[in-house]
Amino acid sequence: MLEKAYDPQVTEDRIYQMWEDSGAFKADAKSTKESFTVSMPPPNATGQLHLGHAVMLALEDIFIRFARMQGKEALWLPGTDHAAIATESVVIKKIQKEEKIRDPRAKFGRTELVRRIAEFVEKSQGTIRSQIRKMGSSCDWSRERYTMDPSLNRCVNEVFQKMYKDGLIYQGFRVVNWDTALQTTISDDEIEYQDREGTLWTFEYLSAEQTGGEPLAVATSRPETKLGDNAIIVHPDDERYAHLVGRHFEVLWPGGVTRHVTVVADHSVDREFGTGTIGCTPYHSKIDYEIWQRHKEEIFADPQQVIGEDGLMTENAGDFAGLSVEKCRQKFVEGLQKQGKLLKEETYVQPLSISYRSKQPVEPIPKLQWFIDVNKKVVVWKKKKMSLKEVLQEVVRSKDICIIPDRFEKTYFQWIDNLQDWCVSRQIWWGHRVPVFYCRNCMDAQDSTDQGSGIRDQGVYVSVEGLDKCSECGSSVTQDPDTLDTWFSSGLWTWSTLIDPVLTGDYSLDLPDLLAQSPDFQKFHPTTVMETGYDILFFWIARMILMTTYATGQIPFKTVYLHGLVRTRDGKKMSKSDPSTCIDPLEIIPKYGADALRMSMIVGQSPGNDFRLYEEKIGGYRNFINKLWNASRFVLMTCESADVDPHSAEGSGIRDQGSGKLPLADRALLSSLQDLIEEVTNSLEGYRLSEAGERLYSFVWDYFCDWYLELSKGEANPQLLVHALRTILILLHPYCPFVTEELWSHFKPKDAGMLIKEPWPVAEKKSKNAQAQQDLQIVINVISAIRSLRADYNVEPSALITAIIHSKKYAKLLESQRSHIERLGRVEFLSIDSQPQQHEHVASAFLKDTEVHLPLEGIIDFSKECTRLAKEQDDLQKFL
RNA sequence: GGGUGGUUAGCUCAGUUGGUCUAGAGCGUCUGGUUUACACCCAGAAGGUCACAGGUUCGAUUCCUGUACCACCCACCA
Repeated sequence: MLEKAYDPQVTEDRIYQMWEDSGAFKADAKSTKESFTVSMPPPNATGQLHLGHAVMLALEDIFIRFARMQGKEALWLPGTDHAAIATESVVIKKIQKEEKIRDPRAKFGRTELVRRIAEFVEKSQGTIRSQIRKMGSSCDWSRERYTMDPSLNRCVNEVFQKMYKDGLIYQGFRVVNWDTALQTTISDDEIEYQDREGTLWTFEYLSAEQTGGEPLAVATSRPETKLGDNAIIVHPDDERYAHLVGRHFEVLWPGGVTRHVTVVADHSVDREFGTGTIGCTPYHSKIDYEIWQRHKEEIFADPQQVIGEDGLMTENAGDFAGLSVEKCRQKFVEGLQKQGKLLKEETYVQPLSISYRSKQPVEPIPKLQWFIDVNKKVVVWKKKKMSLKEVLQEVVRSKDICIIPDRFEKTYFQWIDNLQDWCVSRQIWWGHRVPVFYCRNCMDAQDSTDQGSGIRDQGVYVSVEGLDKCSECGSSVTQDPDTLDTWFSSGLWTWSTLIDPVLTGDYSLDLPDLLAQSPDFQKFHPTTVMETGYDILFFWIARMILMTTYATGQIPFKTVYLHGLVRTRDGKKMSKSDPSTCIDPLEIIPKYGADALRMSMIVGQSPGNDFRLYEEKIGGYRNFINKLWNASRFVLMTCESADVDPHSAEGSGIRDQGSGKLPLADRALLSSLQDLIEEVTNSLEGYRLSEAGERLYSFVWDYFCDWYLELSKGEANPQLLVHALRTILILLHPYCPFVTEELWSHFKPKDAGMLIKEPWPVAEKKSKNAQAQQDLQIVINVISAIRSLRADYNVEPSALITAIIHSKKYAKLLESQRSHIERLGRVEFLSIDSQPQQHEHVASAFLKDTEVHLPLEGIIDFSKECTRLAKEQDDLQKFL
């Protein structure tokens, strides 16, 4: 016999082990069944399971279990991510702290540091793997991948090479986002904006003497960058400055630096803001860089880099060289003041670019980097040549890819509209290294010094398998020191994980060969649904679409399901830096069970919307799991007392008995089960997980337990009970796999296997009986009315009473259900007739087509009732 | 500045093609309760002019327009 309460702790790990050992998670590429594939968004290899993962795992496990039970060849491919910058900085910090080494990069060198990071990842990878299992995730561990696997590296190199050949990847000297803390570039999407209170300084840029009239003033929040100016920009229609446009000036800055600037007219200037002029600093502002590019011909002087990679002022900053940006700013302003040029100093709120990774301000600096061109029309898609940008738009616009909820399509398009070339190179060591090799010898031999268009320069080789010697001159080559943005390899995730690792060692094969000869890729790609938080729509979803359509000619997935972010009880974001705001799934699971946690994150939530999670909510679903447990216990006890073996109970026998023979409640139950199957299936197929979960919850608790089981007491049909329970367990299994699998072992038919492999039920028309359902509802309403009246008139709960029911329409029906009404309403004398009659001293309830009366004489003590009412009146008066 | 979402019981939220919504759930509250599983339970109850103002309609929480407040995304360091 089952324990009185369900204990997930003694069950879950055992069940998971059983599943895993049985091979139930394993997908078969040779199968002829329709495939259903989910690529698990790979958690950070060194990470800890948090609620974001938990939501993802719960949702995807529901998709995959449902598909598996529906008879599809279901593959859920798990994996971990090398999380380039994040991991490298964690390990560096660890070494700094534990080994007291200030600069581990300098101390160990590249090879050794990378080895140490790999070692650290290796060690900690096991943690996240076991934590994923804790959630009940039925993923195919035999196909686990890691974004730094050699086979994935092969894919990365192949794609890089293909893009290089197509001219989609190029090296360019540009103003990039430099993270001074992490000492690397970051992409535009890795920037966050924060409003900070700053100062806007207005100063005299050109004197009255220089302009020959009014002095020209410029406003800036970054005076120190003015040392790198080579122009002043004004609006073409601005009459104040029209006479200066095209003229060159010499400016002497504090710090003893002299610069030549040209006054240039450009429409990007807002005449209303500040003085209507901009000091143009091409090397420390992307906007200014663009302006410079537009007016290169007119501008006399070259721009100057005055801030270095270390965040300190460069030699070009004259006396300020070596100072920090902040210090220089202060000195510079003081200098202006001394020169008598400072006109105004006001505070204002300015947006500040912050690195998503280090949370430090981003410094725009000029650098030679690798970029992916998103506008070049060389991608063949649906027989047309398009740019990457256009393909990104096309696949969603044409509904090849659907996003749930669909409003995110708009967000997606908006992002694409603003998309610029993607900077993919990073100055860190942990990651996929740029597969480009340089031969100094050949490069030096070449006289071109044009940095901007150096993509096909001599001595530059892109190699998939690596290169030692230059193919031209035979001298040794050096590999590009940079690594690729972590999203470059993540962008390949849906298919690089399906490439046969045995093939990737064979360099005689090209990318199309690899794709064509990998059975997993052929069977399981494109994947069916990609599920992730909406916060990485741009970072990852869009990148996967970009990289995959280009590299494989296929979309990466058909549907994108975006879940909301988990928030605290107060609606705040849970942040790692403040553990008190976090709910730790690893603490919750032992306490409430993974099943309860899963349901609490799915039911009552809608995709794309944030939701708040707190312990009581999880507790509520723990209670539900326990309710299901106890209902099963009851069914088991019923079987026992009727001497029926639950394993040999025959479901189909019940259904074939013919609906006429079964009692009303049984007919209604059978019929309701068909509705349930239909509705749950429909909801799940439409990815409406909350709806299906809620339906199941309410069916089990409010209908099956509260009414059917109560009605069945005393005249239970064990066969039918077992049949109903089996159906419930099957339908609930995707939501709460552990408890249902455990209970299934007590109820499964003799020849059945584990629940995880049980076929999904199909609703049977012949079991449907709308009349029975309606009739049962009438009976339920009558019983509820009696109970309600009893409570209203404070009838002793244990007292047996008299009840009178008048109903022309339902008299016959109610008569046939007399025993149920009597038992559940605690009625001793029940009179049912079809004619309404007048009664005195009765409590009455009027239902549609039915009246329920309880004679009060004798059941309630009127004197006691008077005292009670008097007291109540008293209380109310006091309250008033 | 551009865009998106939210505003429904004390709290957290469902409500998918406008009429079984005289508006639902969970938690909380109140009144009772050892009834052949379950107190992680059972029975009963209270509690909402579905943000506000217009419009379309026979009829709107549901569609349209506007307003307010709260989130979020994107752009912008003059």
